[in-house]
Amino acid sequence: MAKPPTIRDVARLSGVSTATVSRFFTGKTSAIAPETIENVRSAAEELGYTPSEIGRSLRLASSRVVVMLVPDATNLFTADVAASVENALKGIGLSLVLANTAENAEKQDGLLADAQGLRARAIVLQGAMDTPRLREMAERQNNLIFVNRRPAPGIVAPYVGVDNFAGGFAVGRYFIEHGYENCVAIHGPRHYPGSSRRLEGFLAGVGEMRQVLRFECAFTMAAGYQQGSLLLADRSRRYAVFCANDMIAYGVYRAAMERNMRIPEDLIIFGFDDNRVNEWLAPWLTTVKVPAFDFGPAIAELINEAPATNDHNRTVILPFSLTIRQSA
Amino acid sequence: MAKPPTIRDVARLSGVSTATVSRFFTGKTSAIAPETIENVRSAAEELGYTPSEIGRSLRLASSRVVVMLVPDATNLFTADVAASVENALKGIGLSLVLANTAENAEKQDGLLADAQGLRARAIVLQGAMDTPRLREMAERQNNLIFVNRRPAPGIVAPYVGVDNFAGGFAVGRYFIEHGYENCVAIHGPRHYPGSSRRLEGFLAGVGEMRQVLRFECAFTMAAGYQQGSLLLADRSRRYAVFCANDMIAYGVYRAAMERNMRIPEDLIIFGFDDNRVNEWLAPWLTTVKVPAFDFGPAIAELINEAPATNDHNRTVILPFSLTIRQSA
DNA sequence: TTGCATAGTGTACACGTTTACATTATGGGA
DNA sequence: TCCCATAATGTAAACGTGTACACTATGCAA
Repeated sequence: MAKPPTIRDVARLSGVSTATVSRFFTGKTSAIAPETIENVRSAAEELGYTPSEIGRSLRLASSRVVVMLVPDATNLFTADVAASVENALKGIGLSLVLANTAENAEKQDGLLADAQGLRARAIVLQGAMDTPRLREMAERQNNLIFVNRRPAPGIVAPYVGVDNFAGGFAVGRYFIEHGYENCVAIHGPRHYPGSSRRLEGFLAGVGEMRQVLRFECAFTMAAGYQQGSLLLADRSRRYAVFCANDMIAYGVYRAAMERNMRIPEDLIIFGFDDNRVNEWLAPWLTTVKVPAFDFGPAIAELINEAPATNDHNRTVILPFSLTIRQSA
Repeated sequence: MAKPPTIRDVARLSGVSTATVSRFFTGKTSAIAPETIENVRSAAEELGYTPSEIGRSLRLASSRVVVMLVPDATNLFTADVAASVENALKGIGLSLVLANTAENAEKQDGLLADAQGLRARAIVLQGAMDTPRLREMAERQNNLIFVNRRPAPGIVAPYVGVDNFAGGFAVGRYFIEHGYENCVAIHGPRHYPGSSRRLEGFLAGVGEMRQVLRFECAFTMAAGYQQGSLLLADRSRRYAVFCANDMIAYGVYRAAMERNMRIPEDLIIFGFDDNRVNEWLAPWLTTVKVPAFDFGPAIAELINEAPATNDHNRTVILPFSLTIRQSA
């Protein structure tokens, strides 16, 4: 693999200085003679020249890369958010580096270091874990953006997400209004603010009158299956289950299917996120719809306007709605 | 945001030269006095220094970024492959930039230019489209890797994927062996080699005896729904449908559900890929299982051994199997 | 003619690294 | 004592780009 041509090669071939070639590729064409423009263009094409983003980044002390850290890239909701972010960033000339923290604090910190090494334009954290390194970075620079899980109290930084409390509350109210008995919450890990807010909202929505069975659970199908199996061991009741996200709900569903239970006759399942496949594969799932594809534009705008504003605490709250399906 | 400390700042604070600091961060610690190591380490920590990957890339004329181009990031199989690749690359110190071509040749070429600008260590193309630019790049450099869709005949480059023909063939045989009548193939776009190989394999598996109804269809749920609705307008027969991938199968499923059809009594659906959610949400779907999470390691190895070998035409064929579910 | 504005282009430096090579200090063998 | 190997460190030159500044040529007004 021959090494790629540089701006100097193009300059030489087109008989101008590197400054002029640079001007051409940075769009300052109004200051170049039309004839020269054509020379440069054809020389570049002949050589197959593409400006080095590395050289450019070094010179400008800023890259065009945005790093996004997610807890679980195989979560369907996360994948859609990532696709949305990638698309929105492309619109403003940025690239997305996707990385998986696997809900592991050490990995997160390592990836934060990597992102810093890349001199990322912005670092988007979905489901951030509160670590000293994270706090330090939030203080030192202002290019952190939090998604869906609010940073710990001490950290101020832009945030994009839904009102988790209100979402949970809406489900709780729905349960009450429809007279569901035997309410169950399979909530996410309690130490994650977003997760506990959903639970708190749900409990508030249900109110004091009804008791709520609670299970704690990772945000995965396998974990949901496990908790669901535990719950459904007792088949004497018709439970109404609120799952902290749809992945958990899928797990509960499988546990129910294995027991030949019908939905909603024998069991009611609610979720959170409303993954895109629900419309096709999960007609039994009523769930809080979060507009996954609105995250990208919101994040892109936060990144774009960042230089202009000094407000490090901007917040975008996206609207949610309840998607009622035949489970209800 | 104060600009980040450089290697010079660390050198100054620890009272050594930049060379020594560099040696520390590139792991050449055996050539440094233990006391000096400690000085550098603490100075770097105090300043919060992280080596600039940009400066490093410039110096070494090679970045640690791998760009992966996918036709549709919201395809569940694609998302799992991407997660797998990201994870495997992390293991060898590389980052993944994910980008979406949306099956659009112009976008693909633009993204190829971006990848070249980033001086990507490797460019992974899932579902590549045959364009002049792609051919040119394949000739000029040898860092292209193709996934799941073989490059056009003229292009030699490493490839990772399954034997699409054999996969389709296995389904065709299964149809015959189980005596399915009214065979249907909803195949992917005919101009994609991977897609047409699946179809050819299926037709070969079914053999001459049975006629096969064919529909051409994009690899999406919506497209599958559309074709499925067309097909199921005629309810007089019990069709056995082979879909070119699972997303299409989901669409057909929805069309069937809207008509209150039962599977497998009224309709048989086969897919391709075996997305992870199938196990949880699609017990009705029998499908060719492709090991999504084996792609990452295979690709990482191809990238890693690339410098060592001159064989630009290495090929990794991953095994598939038929996952039989209650549809069959 | 001179003076001056302007269009077009070039020169040269900085950005943050890595590393070949040079340099110094130290210790051991002759 | 001198020589040399070795350990530890420093010097300096790239890598590819953008841009401030300098410079030349041209046209126009006075």
